[in-house]
Amino acid sequence: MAADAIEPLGITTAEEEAYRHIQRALRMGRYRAGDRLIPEEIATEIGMSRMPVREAFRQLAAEGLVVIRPNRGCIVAGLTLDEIYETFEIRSVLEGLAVRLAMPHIDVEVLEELERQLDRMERASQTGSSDWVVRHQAFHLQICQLSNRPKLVRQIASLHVVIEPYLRIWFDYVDKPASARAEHEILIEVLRSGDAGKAEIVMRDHIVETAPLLANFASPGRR
Amino acid sequence: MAADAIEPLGITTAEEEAYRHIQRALRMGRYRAGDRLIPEEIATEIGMSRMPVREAFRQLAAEGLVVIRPNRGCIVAGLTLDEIYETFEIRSVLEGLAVRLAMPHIDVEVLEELERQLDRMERASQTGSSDWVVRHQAFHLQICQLSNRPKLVRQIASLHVVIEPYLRIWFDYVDKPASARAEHEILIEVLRSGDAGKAEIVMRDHIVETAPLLANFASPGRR
DNA sequence: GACTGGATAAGTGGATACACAGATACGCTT
DNA sequence: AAGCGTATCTGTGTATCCACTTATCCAGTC
Repeated sequence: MAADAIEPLGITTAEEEAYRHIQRALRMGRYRAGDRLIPEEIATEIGMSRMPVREAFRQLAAEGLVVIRPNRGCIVAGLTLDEIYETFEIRSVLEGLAVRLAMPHIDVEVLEELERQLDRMERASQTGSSDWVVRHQAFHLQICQLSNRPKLVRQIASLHVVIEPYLRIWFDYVDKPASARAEHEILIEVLRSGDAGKAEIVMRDHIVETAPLLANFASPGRR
Repeated sequence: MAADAIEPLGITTAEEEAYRHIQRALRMGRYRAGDRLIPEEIATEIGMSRMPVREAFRQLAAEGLVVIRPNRGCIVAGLTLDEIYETFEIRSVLEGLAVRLAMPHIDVEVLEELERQLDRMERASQTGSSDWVVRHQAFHLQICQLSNRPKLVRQIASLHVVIEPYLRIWFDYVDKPASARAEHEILIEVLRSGDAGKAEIVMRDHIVETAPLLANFASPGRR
């Protein structure tokens, strides 16, 4: 159960292709917030009819990536500054919970694996924002997975997808891989300490402190 | 924006009707977990074609109320015991966050309104489980709304819907309106104190303590 | 010259029809 | 007699079609 946290629930081949195609485009920042997504356009692009695309829209709307207004089409969802803060607030308590619950499953091998993840993250930071964002997400989700709470991990993963474009933009403007590494080292540190309550607090702080940083570079478009 | 927290995002008349119809049936416990939802059946029942029903399924799947397996239809989602606990864990941190953020907006009128809500809840407990569950949800959401965080409130509301059938069953077996009132009085108490940090902790405890109670009565069917 | 009203065009939402996948039951073979 | 394979049927998934809503543009009026 819950094989991959980011996977949508029930989807068939054609619809899945549409979903993946659009989600990738959105995550890569190909569209800007407020852009209209025209079903026919995307349908012909992938080589199918409008219908699977419509269903994909619905899936994406449920995840908060697009907004469907009745009879007025599908537009790319943008987060206001307040919504970015809100998303980070939610992330902070959810990932805080996850790390607290993960603590019993932390052992030496896990810590070593997380260190390797950080190495990969640092190396990726040189190749570009895309790679770094992916590695950064992988690091956070790796910890969350250890909580052994599928629904929790799924919700967290969903939030990561929503803020991904903003993280990307932030990274493109100010690249600070050095301090990013240090901040995540702190997380491994507290995991090593074995104090679940402390780990929760550290994770919370780690996340909410990130929000103001990229708030300055907010909005790849306006809603 | 964000007029009603429980409202799905982009939905048209026909689809909305299908959505409401199915959700109400699910919340009332009309179906049991694992039951198949046949699009054609529901469509004719409301007097429309299968399509809006399918879109409604997708919406419900995103909320975790049903599960859609490719080419194998839509079945009512059931929560395992672990998943019930997990849902309450998630609720506890989210509503904890909400009450912490709500604190600055607490004043005398709000407290009085919450007291009235408790009165209504107690009165409803005599008329039946349905009324009590609705009032109980309203009380919790009332507090959450004060946080002024639309996305947070939406997520919490969604979790309430998922656990609603289980709360209903629990209430039908052991009705304990008296202690329920006392437990919620504590919440108003801490809101009156003005201590945001303490309120968060109290809310968390209040919620996680509920989980084991209704775990004994878990599962209106098996997935 | 600007604003409002109507008409036309474009595009979304819904229904119906069709193709394909999965489940079940029956028959054949071992 | 039991197990496997096949055939049929039910039901999902996709496409095309139609109706209705909305947006845009132009003309008329103030």
